[in-house]
Amino acid sequence: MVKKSPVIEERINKALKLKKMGVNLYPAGYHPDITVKEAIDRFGGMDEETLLKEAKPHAVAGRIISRRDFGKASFIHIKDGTGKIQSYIRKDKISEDKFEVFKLMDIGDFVGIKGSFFRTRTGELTIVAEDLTLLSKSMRPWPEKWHGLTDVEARYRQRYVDLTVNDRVKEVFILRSRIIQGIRDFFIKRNFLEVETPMMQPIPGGATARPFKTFHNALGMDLYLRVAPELYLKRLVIGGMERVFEINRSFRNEGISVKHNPEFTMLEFYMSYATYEDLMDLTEELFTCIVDQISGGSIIEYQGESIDFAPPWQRISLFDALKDIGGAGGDVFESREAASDFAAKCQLNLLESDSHGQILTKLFDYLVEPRLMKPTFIYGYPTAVSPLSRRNDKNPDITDRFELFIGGREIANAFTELNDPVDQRERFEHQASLREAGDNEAQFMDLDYLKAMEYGMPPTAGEGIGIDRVVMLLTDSPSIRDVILFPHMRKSQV
RNA sequence: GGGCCGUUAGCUCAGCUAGGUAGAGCACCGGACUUUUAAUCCGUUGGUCGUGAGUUCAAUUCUCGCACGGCCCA
Repeated sequence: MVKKSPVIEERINKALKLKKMGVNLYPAGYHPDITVKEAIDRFGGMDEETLLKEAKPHAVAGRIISRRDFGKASFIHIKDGTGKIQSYIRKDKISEDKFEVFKLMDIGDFVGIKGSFFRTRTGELTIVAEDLTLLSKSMRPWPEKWHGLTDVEARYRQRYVDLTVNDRVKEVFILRSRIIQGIRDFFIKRNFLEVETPMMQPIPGGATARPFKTFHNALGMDLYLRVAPELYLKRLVIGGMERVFEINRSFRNEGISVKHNPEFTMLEFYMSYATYEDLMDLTEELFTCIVDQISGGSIIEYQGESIDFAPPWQRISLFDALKDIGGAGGDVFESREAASDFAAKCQLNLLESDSHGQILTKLFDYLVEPRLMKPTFIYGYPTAVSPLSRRNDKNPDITDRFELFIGGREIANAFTELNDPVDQRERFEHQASLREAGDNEAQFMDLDYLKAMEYGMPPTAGEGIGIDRVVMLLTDSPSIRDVILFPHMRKSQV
């Protein structure tokens, strides 16, 4: 503790006094025989008389989160992992010595309380302490009871305080866990195998993004944190793992925003013999299932907007979306010039190096994406911006690919996989040329992956879903930082 | 990377427009109080005003740089 505020000094004094009284500030363990939630479930419905007859004494443990003192008695609330409950501490119920110890306890301390349950005058289920043990002394002042901790910077940097003080925060992360578990169950039930593939890759691939670079000392080689697991999962498909999925972190060396954290969690799954259209159906099924588990229906509220997940969802081609929703003329698909003229009219900044396809996606991101509130599949992406997707049979300039938008945001990206090694090599070569021209988001030539593909890859469809964004939607969270326990920030002085 | 906004006590915030080195509520500490729920009542304590420069007799206040954060844009 470098900086000692008077409030911290005061707590240090109390700790010293307790030590002098022979109290162990940090005893090993404690064995509560009931959780707060169990106590409330079991005794919460009983009236005063039944409580006296039925409710045997129990031991609970938790953190003191509030206290109201009355000289020779006190009410405190303690909170464990399951909830909070009031305790009534009376000098005549615990010993005089124990009461002196109690007087030196603070909000933030952990305590164990043994006692029986009763109902106060106002009807609140309360445990009256017959014994009380300090389990851990808190040395720092906690936020105020009424306004709590609202400073977002402090909330993210000191998530442990945020979690203790703001109940909703913990609820969000419990929901996050349930959502991920629900997704996992969904795929396991459908005979997908959960796998883990390298996060450190010699050649980062599978997405158009800037990677983080690191160095392996013993091997003497550069490694990159993966931007996607895609190319490894497809190697597994080549190896006969017909249905695989991975839920894990990817890393992108890009800006931080309400929608972006440098490390984020993605679900990717691959299904042999399926097409991107099959994945649209499967995606509808997945979301219907998860939304029902979380909200008990098909409708969720997101930032004041009602979003209905009941299938079937709209399926619109990129072309139609740009025309009908974005208000672009059909000519933007004819030539790069028309597209770039229209982009200029929309006051979009383009790069000289932007290809026709890139301009179309920028137009889409600006004009259409924010307006897709209901779950909507957009399909028919230009081949130029889809280097790993199979070309469409009728129009080789577009691919068998879709993206899913919900709440004005990209949630998923899927395609029938390109499994023609000759075409794949050409696409990589094109990406490599973009990279040489200075596009550091362009993909790397991956000869090892091409080699794998040359052994033969079954027709396959694959999809990536941004888990953080799904959790944002289902927990009504405005920022990705609200669904990541420790979002990245610049370093601060402690 | 650009624009706008913010940073004052442990927490939540005033004060800055018109410069004279700081206030409130809660928390903390002391006192009263054995059924309270933001307990109540009385009395205290607590601040490098994010940081560094500049202007000035004098800067929390004005100007500029920097740090950190938020929102929007790229």
